[in-house]
Amino acid sequence: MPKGSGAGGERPRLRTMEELSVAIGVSRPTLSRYFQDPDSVSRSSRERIARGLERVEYVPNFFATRMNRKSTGMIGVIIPYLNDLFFTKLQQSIEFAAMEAGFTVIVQCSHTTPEVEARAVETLISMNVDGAIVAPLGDNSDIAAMERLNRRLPFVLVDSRPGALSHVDYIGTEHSQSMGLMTEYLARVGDPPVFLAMPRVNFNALNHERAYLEKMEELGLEPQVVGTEEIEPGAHYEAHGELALGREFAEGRLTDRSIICVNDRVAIGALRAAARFGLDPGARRKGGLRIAGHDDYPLCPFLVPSLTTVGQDVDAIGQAAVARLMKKIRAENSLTDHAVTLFPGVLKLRESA
Amino acid sequence: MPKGSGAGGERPRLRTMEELSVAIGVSRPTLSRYFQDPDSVSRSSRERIARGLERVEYVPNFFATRMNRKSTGMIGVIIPYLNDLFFTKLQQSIEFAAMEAGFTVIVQCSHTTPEVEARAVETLISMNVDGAIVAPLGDNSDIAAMERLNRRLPFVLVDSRPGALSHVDYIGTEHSQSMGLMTEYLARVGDPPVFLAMPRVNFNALNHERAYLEKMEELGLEPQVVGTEEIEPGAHYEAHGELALGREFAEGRLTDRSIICVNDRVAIGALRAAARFGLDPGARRKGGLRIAGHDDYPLCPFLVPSLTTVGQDVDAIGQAAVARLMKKIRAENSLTDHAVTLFPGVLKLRESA
DNA sequence: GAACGAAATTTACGCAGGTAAAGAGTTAGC
DNA sequence: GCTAACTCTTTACCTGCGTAAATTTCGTTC
Repeated sequence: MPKGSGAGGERPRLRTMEELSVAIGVSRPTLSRYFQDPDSVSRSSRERIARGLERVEYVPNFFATRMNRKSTGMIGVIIPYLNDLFFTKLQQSIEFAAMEAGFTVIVQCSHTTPEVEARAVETLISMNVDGAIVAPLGDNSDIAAMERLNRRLPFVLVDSRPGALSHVDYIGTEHSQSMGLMTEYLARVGDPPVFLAMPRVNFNALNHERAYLEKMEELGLEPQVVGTEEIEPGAHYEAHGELALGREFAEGRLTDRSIICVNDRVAIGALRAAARFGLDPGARRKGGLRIAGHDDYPLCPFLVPSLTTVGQDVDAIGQAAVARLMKKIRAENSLTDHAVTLFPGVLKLRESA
Repeated sequence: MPKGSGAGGERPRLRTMEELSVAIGVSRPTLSRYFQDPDSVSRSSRERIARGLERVEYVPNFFATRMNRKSTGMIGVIIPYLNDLFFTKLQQSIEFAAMEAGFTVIVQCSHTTPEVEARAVETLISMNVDGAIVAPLGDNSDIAAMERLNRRLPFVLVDSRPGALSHVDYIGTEHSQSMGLMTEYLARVGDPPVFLAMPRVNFNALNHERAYLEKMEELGLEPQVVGTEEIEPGAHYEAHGELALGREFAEGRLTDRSIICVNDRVAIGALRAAARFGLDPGARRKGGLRIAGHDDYPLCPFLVPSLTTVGQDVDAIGQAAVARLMKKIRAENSLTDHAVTLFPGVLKLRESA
């Protein structure tokens, strides 16, 4: 028997609003209105209900309340995977923004597989969510499922946008700008940077690579890309970074170059590879090995050396996505403009480059 | 207009099973049975329905289907925060296990605040989930809410268990064993280890500290705990580790000791502090600074130096939690035994200690 | 004190489907 | 060829609550 749990612990449990109405002595519809907005009933009823609720244990049935209502007060979110602090941070800012707007968030994870993603879409549709925010699996996403989502309810893409969905609202980072920023910075201070890529499973990987190539051309420099081939199937991003760069180092290449990694997780692996070879990224700003990432993964400041990177404004993205979705929800279908909001990346200069 | 989305993109959309039944020419109840289990209708009906579904767009209403059914096929999960790969990994293994068992998972995050957690509990109850798995806020959790959950439906705690809920099923790591293991290892190879704690907001922090103290006493060694006071309000665990240990180093203390951190995130900060003071944890196994953590955070192998830690079997915990929950769900209330499953931690020896 | 309104409450029906019991169709046995 | 025994389908009612329309209540005014 736990102590201190006595207060109201054994109140009679009522299953339906009907039971509650006889217990309190107010009609069921009045209760219904009370639960939707306590101020919609008279003060006397309100107080009477409130007192009654203290004596019993009752919670309205979530499904029944949502059934016959125009709005379910829920928005759906789909993220591609869980083992990445970038997406969990995005999820968090979406949840806070939605909570503030009075919405319940239903999160589904597609676990990097299009089939699970498509199933998640069906689940959200069948739940009658008022709108959906999806961080897709890049070009791996089930485009037909996304199209269905887009036809059926307010829908916003975040983080990346498959080429086939260019007509859908999108909130994200201006990758060409952000990657260009880093490319330019590294080029300005040292040798032309080398791009450490990863197998094209990641959704913004190609965008980042493209942005790098463009900027290099603009600067009149010779681009160099390494690490595109898969080294170990199913390896974490970090492992890929370590293996790919380690392979270069092992053959004596790139040990004094500027490495611009496709993202921070790969960069973490790159730092590890450098350490394994006794290299100290960023020790010499000019002429020595430098390593930079992209995303501003929350751990970057704590790495050794701390990682120079480009920060994405995840909070802004999450808030803007929710704001846009709310606007679409309120506007029903009268909103015909097609919004793309891109936030610029900002350089986070730290020790590694 | 996107290309390649034509296949069935414009099929007539039916909102209700009633409409579908007239469109296909089968009675609604037959459809109902089909959607719950296609094998529960005759082969002819099954094929006829399947063919019909290809011609139209219809997805059953999630709420309506769950309303009048004994089981909703959903389990609820509550995790304390999102910005931690340990919990997301736990969530992932729970989701996979539940998916395999044919259940839909509803995840709610309590964002470290008891009020949000209590609200999440209400949401899960009102959704009639078949059971719930909760990683609580330690002793900060709303005990009354947890008690209510425990009375109303199959319920399993994971990761940590508030003292007041000792009568609830619990799946976790055997913290006294795992922390003892590390304490013993460090003590065996060098000076008596020092415990780097954190403000008591974290749920297993106290368990770990207690386990350390017990083991030290058992070994006949003098315990030493640092870092219990809050240095910077709201700081990340990593920041706390860096600040707390950095403060010691700045005054010339602990620079050649074995530091056992309350968890890996704090250890990451500790590694950073060491680097800032030009120290190289683990370089000398005997006599020099060593730093160890707890949890086997996914990034540990990639840190510089890689972090020696104690691994929790997160997958096993997630799977066991789901398995136990399934058993309770199937057993209704006939299950009276009270289960506690603890998985041992395993030493992960790496470079830092 | 009766009539009038505005506000609050109740009545009555609907939502989208689940499910037990009744009905229809099919096969097997004689 | 007919009935018994099943299987499958349909009928009919139910789930828990939202909500528009109808009714009641209560305070005000004349």
